[in-house]
Amino acid sequence: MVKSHWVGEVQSGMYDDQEVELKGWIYRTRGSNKIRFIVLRDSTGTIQCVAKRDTVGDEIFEGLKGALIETSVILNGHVNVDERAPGGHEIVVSSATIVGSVNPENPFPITQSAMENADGGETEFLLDNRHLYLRTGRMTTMLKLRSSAFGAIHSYFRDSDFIEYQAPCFVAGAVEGGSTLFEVPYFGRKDVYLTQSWQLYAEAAMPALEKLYTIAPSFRAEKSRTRRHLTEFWHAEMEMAWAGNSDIMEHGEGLVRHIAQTFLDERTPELESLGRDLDLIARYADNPYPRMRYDEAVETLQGMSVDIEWGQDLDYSKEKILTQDFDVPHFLTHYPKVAKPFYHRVDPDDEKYVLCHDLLAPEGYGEIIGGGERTWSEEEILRRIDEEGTPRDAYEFYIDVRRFGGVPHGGFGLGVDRVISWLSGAEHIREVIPFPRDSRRVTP
RNA sequence: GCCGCUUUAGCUUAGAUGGUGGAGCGUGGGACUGUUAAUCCCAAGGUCGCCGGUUCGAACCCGGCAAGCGGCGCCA
Repeated sequence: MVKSHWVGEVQSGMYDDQEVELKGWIYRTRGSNKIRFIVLRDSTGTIQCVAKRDTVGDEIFEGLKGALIETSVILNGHVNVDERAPGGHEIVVSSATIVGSVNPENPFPITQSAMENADGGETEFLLDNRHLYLRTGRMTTMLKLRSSAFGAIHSYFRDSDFIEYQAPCFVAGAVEGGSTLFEVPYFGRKDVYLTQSWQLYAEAAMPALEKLYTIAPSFRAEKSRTRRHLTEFWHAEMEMAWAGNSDIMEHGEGLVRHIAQTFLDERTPELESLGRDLDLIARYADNPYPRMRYDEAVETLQGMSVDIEWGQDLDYSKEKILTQDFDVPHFLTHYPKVAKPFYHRVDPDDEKYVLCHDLLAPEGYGEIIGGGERTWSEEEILRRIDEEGTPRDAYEFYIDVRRFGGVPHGGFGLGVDRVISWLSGAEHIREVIPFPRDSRRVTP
């Protein structure tokens, strides 16, 4: 049952002039009454297979003639090096078995025309048929990049002695403003939500593990309809004891550069197939990411005659103007206290600011990391909660962490899908996740 | 929460000024011994998103509804 040969291996020249057995799906098929060309696809690539009536006999030939796109087959044959075949290798078929056929009355719906004007798979039809669109080239490429990104995150943190730690998805409180929480019916209770962040629970484990990370889904009930938003997204978060804002930024930069380098190491053909400029990715992997204070960003924007006042948060329209000349991601630090929630630590050098950072990706992709130092003393967290008029009850356990040996600490959250979207050059974040969830779509 | 756009065959779409709809791909049949998104010939396939209105007559004009998409705010 297990495969003995893979298309990618054959195309690499491993089996030149040898007999192989390939298992896969028909990607394209064409031919005459005497000769049939079948382009076979498996997870490693495609290869042209030639079946001649004289060689395979009438029964097999007729079977292959009637086999439509996405029919699953086992083909046995000889590997020929042949310039006429795409990839330079070709299988001369000696025998064939059809494993799973496709009914002509219901052919595979993802046709060339279905993808014609929708390279990113953004038509209603392709979104409705996402379960079938997954096996097409562009989607397969995105899923491979995605796998490399997840692997890179794990290897970065583990190589830096972080411990993987899991938080619950059902939570009874909010990290961000309450309006973006998904309520979950929970045995009749009305105060249960899907988590928006691992952070609060990570802070509870921080005194135990000191350096910890996770990759987990986060949920935000934002009705945002943009190329950057999903309601369910994958969140890579880290929390670190005895660390300041710049220590945390170093890890944020290190992580993103490591993901970019992993893409170059593992997925060069995939990036090229997407038309991505490899020099650009190399620049993201090799160069340091500059840091800019909020004040400097505001001054820069004001210098460009953008209508912004000190104290305003930088929304996407401002980020976009600011990042249009960036050639690598930039950190923005030291936002005004009034623009950020209570858990950000106030800058002891100037109480107007908090010790936080956002990492903004270039090419118009916007924010990919948000993080900073946490308010870590009991006295200060109580003052900040009261200042914001937030009820203390919801954060009892969070405050408790500070009652027993609080230490300086902090962390960040990275939008994994956003990073993949940016590095792959996707038009929309939906392109890089198999079954995207937004405010209007939860199927398939 | 706000603003905008779209909806014609399985898919992608053409249909100025209102006169019951064309094509390409796919599918079926036929031709072809080397194709590269093969090509050529033929055929089937459409209550023009739904409801109502104007009109002798609506895919087209008007109103409502629905679904989808794009963007803003907010964020990763």
